[in-house]
Amino acid sequence: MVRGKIEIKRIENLTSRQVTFSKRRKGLFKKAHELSVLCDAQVAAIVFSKNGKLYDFASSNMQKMIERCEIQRNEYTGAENLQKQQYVQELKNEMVIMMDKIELLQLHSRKLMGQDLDSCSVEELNEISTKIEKSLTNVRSRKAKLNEYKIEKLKAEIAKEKEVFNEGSGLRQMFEAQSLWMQSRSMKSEKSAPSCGCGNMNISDVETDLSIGLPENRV
Amino acid sequence: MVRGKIEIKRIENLTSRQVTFSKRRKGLFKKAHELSVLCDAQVAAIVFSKNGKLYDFASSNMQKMIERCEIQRNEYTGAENLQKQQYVQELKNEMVIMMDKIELLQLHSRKLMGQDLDSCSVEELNEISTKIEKSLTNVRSRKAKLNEYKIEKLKAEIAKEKEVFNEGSGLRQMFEAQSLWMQSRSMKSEKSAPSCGCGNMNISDVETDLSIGLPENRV
DNA sequence: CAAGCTATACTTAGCGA
DNA sequence: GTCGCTAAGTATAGCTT
Repeated sequence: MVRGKIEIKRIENLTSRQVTFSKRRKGLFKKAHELSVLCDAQVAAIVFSKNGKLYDFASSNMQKMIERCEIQRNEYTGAENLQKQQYVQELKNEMVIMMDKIELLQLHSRKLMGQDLDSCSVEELNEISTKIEKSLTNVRSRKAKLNEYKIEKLKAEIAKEKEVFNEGSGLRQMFEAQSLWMQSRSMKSEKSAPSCGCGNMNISDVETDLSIGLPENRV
Repeated sequence: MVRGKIEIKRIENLTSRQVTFSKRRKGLFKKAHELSVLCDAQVAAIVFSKNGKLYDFASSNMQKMIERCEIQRNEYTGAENLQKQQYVQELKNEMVIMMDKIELLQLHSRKLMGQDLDSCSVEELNEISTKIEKSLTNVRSRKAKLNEYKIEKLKAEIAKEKEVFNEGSGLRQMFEAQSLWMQSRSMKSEKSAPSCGCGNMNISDVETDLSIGLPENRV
């Protein structure tokens, strides 16, 4: 039946080619398997038909073999992975630094708020109280500025209202103007008075206080 | 020479195994090549010896074949990369959150220290001054406690020195004891006195101050 | 170790079902 | 497409060099 040895070149007859593909593919995988068993080696074979269909064989985990193959062929994948790992490590390091920073800031805030003072030395306590006192000065000065501004605004309103009143606009306007004027006067000496409800204004924040004596007696 | 069919199982004799490995490997690659030519297919074979040495054959570009193989086999590599990317993204998200937190804490600290108050409303300023005042109370009370403790300690020392003095130990000790006693007395009414240099002690932190009037006048 | 030899076992082309 | 068959061709185990 078989006339002579075949030439190793593309089989032109489609059917013959398909049959041979099937047979020889099976043969190849069998040989691959035998090699792996007889010689205790890892063997993989990958075949793509012209139509793009994949046939493969692997004596063990194909994925690992391919990875190992790639690593040995060129270091591309390995190097890339290493870079990524280093990047992740850098991110983690930065996060640790940030966490430390957060903890420090929280501690600082707590101490500024007069908490967790047990661990503080006298020097630290002095430092903190200096900071706080300076801060209180700033806050009060800012509040004073805001209040000054509000007073100016109210004064301007009163002046306007008076003008309107003087132009003789009626009884209702007169009463409103008088009410505003009264409120603006009352805030000059009051401390922590309840909001007087004049629109959205809040003029109850002028503080005056007296503190005297040894610190422990001043709570 | 060849007695019977061989069993497909690991060849125990090392030399035989190595020879067979070489021969069959060559045979496998030959078959792979023949298959690729005869059937117009892409064929690759990968062999790892037990020693880890790589032998491979590919009818065309091995790298592309492997990639194609991986894509068709399962999305393992892609899925893994996606997972890693998601992990990195999570890390980045966490870092953004931490950065926000740091910014917030820094802002809080600054406001507690009386900085960046321009953006604060009256309500905020009140909140801050309440916090600061409470804090000042805490800090001062803590300082007072520490000072009390130091006073007790000094008193104990004085008592001890006196005892030693009374036992008639000489002029030098008498002077030292007297000096310490004087210092302990002096701190009872002094304010911000310079350190009196009695060992490491610092008893200059008792503060007494008077603040009165509108805030802007109290700097 | 590698290479060559050779009898045998294995593979497979071509064909038919 | 697959399977089985068979003879020709091929691969290779065990051996020697």
